[in-house]
Amino acid sequence: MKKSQITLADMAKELNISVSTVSRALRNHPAISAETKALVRQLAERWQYEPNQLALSLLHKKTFSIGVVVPEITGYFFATAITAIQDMVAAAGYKLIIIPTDESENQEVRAFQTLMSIRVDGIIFSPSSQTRSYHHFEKAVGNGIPLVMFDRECEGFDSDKVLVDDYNGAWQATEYLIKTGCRRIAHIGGPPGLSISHHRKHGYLQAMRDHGLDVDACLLVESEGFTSDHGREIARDLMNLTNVPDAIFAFNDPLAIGAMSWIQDVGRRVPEDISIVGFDDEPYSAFIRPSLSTVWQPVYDMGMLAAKILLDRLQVGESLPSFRREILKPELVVRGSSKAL
Amino acid sequence: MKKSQITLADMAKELNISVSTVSRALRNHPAISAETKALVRQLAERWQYEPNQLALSLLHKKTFSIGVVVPEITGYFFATAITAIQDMVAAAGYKLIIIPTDESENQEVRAFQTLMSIRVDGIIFSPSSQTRSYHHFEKAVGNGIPLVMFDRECEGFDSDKVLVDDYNGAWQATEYLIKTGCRRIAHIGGPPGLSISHHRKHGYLQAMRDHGLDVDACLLVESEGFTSDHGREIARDLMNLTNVPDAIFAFNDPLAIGAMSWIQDVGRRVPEDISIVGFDDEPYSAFIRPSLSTVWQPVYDMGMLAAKILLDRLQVGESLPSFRREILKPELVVRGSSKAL
DNA sequence: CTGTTAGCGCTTTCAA
DNA sequence: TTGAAAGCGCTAACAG
Repeated sequence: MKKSQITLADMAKELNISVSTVSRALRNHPAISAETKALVRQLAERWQYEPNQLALSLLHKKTFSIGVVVPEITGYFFATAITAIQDMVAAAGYKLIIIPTDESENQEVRAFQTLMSIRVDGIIFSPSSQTRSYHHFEKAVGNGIPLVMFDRECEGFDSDKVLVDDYNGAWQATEYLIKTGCRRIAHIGGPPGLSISHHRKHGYLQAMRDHGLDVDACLLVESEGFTSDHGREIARDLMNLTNVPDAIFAFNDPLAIGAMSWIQDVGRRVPEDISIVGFDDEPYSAFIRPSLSTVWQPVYDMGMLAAKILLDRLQVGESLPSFRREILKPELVVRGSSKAL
Repeated sequence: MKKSQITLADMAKELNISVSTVSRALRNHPAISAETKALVRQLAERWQYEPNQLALSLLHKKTFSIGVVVPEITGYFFATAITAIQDMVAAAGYKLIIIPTDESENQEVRAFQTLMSIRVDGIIFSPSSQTRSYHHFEKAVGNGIPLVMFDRECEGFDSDKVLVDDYNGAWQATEYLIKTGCRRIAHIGGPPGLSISHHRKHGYLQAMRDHGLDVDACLLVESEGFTSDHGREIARDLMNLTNVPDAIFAFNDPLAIGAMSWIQDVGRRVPEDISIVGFDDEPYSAFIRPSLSTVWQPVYDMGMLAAKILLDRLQVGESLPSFRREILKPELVVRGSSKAL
């Protein structure tokens, strides 16, 4: 038995009234008699009627769904941001269509196509590290879909943006390492071609420069990936230098923790021999030993803000004048993997 | 300027042909002349036409979208499972609507309502720890929407299920601790009312029983939450006992790591004084020091399998005879937080 | 080879 | 107070 879902027509037939009357009764239209309303509502209740959003969306050209395109969802950062977005938009009756791109431009392009074809009302996205062309973004905008860029930035593309001051976070971390006496500070950078990798690296470089420290080229490496395995490998290379570093500032916590694990394995002490600072403040970073010093970002707030900005656009329509570019401040969290001041 | 998206009608008017001809040309219908096809396609290309999935879905009563309802998405387990599901269904042209319930039955009920009203083709879900009523599941089934239960089980509710043998995983972990000489083995259990909490606890109990060990009631605690903070608190209580445990088997890795951090803070050594084993094998667990012994689960495979089962139902229709109940095997991973055999 | 018509489920004029 | 009809964008008979 194929049980397809109840429609207004089904109920209209049952009650021998017209579809429009049923519709109006359900929506509490003033011009419907109390008895008719009661009758319809009872039946709707009994038959478990659910309105077909598809039909409504087609009619109103509004789906109440928002696309979220992110490089991945397994890390703490994006997962938390998505949760924040979800919390914010759910209250306004919106649903989320989440599509991870796995850091691939192709997948990102496809994600945008999908979202356009299902007519999402807006898109919050964080570009993949491979993304070089902005055609898919522009196409969305051209179709009247508001976009909010999140965390990572495409310099040449104008839209609402919610970012974090990565430059400043990196600067804080590096300056702090310097103040605690570190001199040969290595930086494990994130994948090149990523705005945040670039900003964190330059924050580091600037802090070094501000304190008159030269950066040994050997100490500036770029990781291709984001995992602890990558961190271990890079730490191995770093520890094989004739002149090993006395501190490492890593692009993120997994990288930092991977590096730390290698360093401990080869018998060096953290932070006595080598200080380590990460970035992101993942939930477990406070609980490992030594606990990881890192740069905290207001992830949840960023997600909320991005969602808020999008909802504003959606509600106020085209009236908002110019794009917003919000930059939130990160904070250094000093723990056990670096020396005290 | 309100730029609404291009429709077949727009193009038909432009080319002075009928809508159906445009439709057929685009779908490469055999009975359309090559020139017409070329003409239509050029225009579609130039105008960046994207078919409106809403209209198609309404017509075909098929949305090519799958609902995913999970307690949360910020943890490694569900995030990875979702990624697996996504990878699997994307290849078949399906989209995912992900709704986290935050372990709340109310939110879960609302999630199901939402998914029904947008007519998802199927739902993969993991019930919240608060869920006691199965009405919302039954309603979905009543509406002909296939359901696949994931990771957590509702005993009284029949559907396709993809689970892991938590009982066995817990048994392995506990038996291993016993074999390495531990006797007073504590268990930090998960929230009560959760099938996996129950199974892990009973796997632990059975292993103790199998080896003729009594379980001191003080050593069997139930955590209300899943985080390292909870783990720390419980470890504090455990370490205040007159007779402290010589091992802890925790419901999950965050709990284990929280417990470990407290134990290290009060000057006990892991594993010399106290062995610790977790559950989940989160990515960072191998990189902390001491590295965490834990029970690995085939998360990605579980996600793929759940998606596969759902896709089969979706494609084969009602013809599949009975529900599948797949139980995958976990594996103990011995690392540094427990003694060697 | 192409056009006309009907219909997916719903809301909304316009009539009665 | 209610019903009939049109239309959202698309496809699929059914005609020509």
